[in-house]
Amino acid sequence: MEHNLKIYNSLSRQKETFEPLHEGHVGMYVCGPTVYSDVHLGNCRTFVSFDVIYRYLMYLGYKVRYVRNITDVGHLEGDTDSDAEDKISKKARLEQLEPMELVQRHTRSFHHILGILNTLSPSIEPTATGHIVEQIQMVQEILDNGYAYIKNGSVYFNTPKFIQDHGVYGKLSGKRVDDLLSETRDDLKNQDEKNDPSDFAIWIKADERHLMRWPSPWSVGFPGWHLECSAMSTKYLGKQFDIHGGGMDLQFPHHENEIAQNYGACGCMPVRYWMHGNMLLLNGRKMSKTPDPETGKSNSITPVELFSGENEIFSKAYSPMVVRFFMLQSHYRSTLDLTDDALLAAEKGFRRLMEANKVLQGMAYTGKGQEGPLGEELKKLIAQLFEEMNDDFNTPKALAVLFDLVTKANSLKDGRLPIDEVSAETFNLLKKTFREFLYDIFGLKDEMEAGAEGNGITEGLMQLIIDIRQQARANKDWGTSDKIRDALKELDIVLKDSKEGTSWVKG
RNA sequence: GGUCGGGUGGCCGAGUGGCUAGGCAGAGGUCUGCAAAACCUCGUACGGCGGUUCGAAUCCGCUCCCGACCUCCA
Repeated sequence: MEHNLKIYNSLSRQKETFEPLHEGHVGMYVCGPTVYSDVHLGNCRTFVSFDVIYRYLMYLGYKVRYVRNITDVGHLEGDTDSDAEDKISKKARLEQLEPMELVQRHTRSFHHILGILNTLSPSIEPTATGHIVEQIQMVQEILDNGYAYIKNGSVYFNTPKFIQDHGVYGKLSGKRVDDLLSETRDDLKNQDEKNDPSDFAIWIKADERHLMRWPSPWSVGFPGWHLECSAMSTKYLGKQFDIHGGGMDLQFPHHENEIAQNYGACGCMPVRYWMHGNMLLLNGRKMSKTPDPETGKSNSITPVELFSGENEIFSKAYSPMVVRFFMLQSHYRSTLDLTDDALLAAEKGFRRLMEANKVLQGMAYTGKGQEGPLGEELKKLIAQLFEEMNDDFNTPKALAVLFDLVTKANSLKDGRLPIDEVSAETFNLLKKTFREFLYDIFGLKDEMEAGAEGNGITEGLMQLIIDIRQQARANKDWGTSDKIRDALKELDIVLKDSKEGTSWVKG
């Protein structure tokens, strides 16, 4: 495969040339949501980031198996003391729902939102509850290998032994083993059953109140915090696979423990490239549905609130594609601060980009076939698009190049740049690449077109109105001409006059 | 308290030693009946203090501020 894709590997803390385990194939696992409430926009950012990564890998020609789980067994809340309760059970109890009813509802809404954001479905989307057997098997394997112990029906991972034998624990998150073993934070109470504070549960015996429970060789209970991802990634991608992604906040303990479990079960490092997306901030703080203990408010906004404008944070509604474009304007490993000004700017930038694409796609080649300096420059910019993406999926830089091409396209259309200096081949490559970057790689779509789709009447009426205005203008009847323009503007329709005629755009 | 990351022009956001990032906003101009759109030009930004270097936003030290993680979180 002809490319030079480099990926920043959290494990090595540097960019590495991407070489898949099996030529031409990529196995990618991304930690999905816990479906005990609606996703917030921060969750969406991670999935959009990995959607672009998924799309680009496919664009490069890889056959990608993309696995993203649905966590429908809640993670424990608080410490694993006697009051421990599963988040999903708790929410279900509060809402008077059967747990699976709650799970189903939020799973559907999750899919709906990601659909609106135009993310592609993963190849496999396994649920934790659907893989209890596999998880029990993995617990058994870890026990068999001597990296876990049983206490009162629960099973705990023996972290000190794992560290002693393999020394990889803490490598991913950059934690020092000593720090982990001598935890200083006050609110982290040691849990009686554990032999060591750094041990963690992989199977938990359920108490009477617990709604979600399954029989196992050790107790009627439920799987531990991090086990599902280990079990399901192994099942669908193998003991070793190429890419594992997730949010930065999962690095520790979730991913660290995943490695421990996989290694403990199989004896090898499971993942070649660990990728972590950074957090979406709201008002300079991490977006999170967990309420602030002091204020009782959570710093988050749901996609629906943002798209509908029904919120107290932003001045207006922002469309899903504007939000997606906004996300692409920063690198996935950087934090991104959501603000009204930034969204406003993104909205205008997004429209400019899409309009330019329309202009470009509507152009036919009228040159003489010769390649000149301009053609060479265009080819260079096109190549640069791929160089930026190959550099750890640098979407903001690729977008900057795309905007350079926006100017070129608009200038070519207006005749400010000579089409005669561009060969037909280059011109068509420009059209094709531009289109494919927008739609196939960045996953953007033209919302204005989508709105008017299937409505030939609108198009016909608009043409009629434009013709009438043109007539008025020809007669220097500026009153009529301006009245038409102003009235349309009231309806959010903007007319754009140019030498070739008048076009219109909604919004 | 421990660990890690970051502070870039009005806003967002790239950029790891010399070469215009980009978007939005702003100023001027071209075009236009007027506008809009489009195109052209413009801002001499890199938290502070030192140091290394011919040269630093980029490396080193100190310092201030912010954020994340430390067993719920994408």
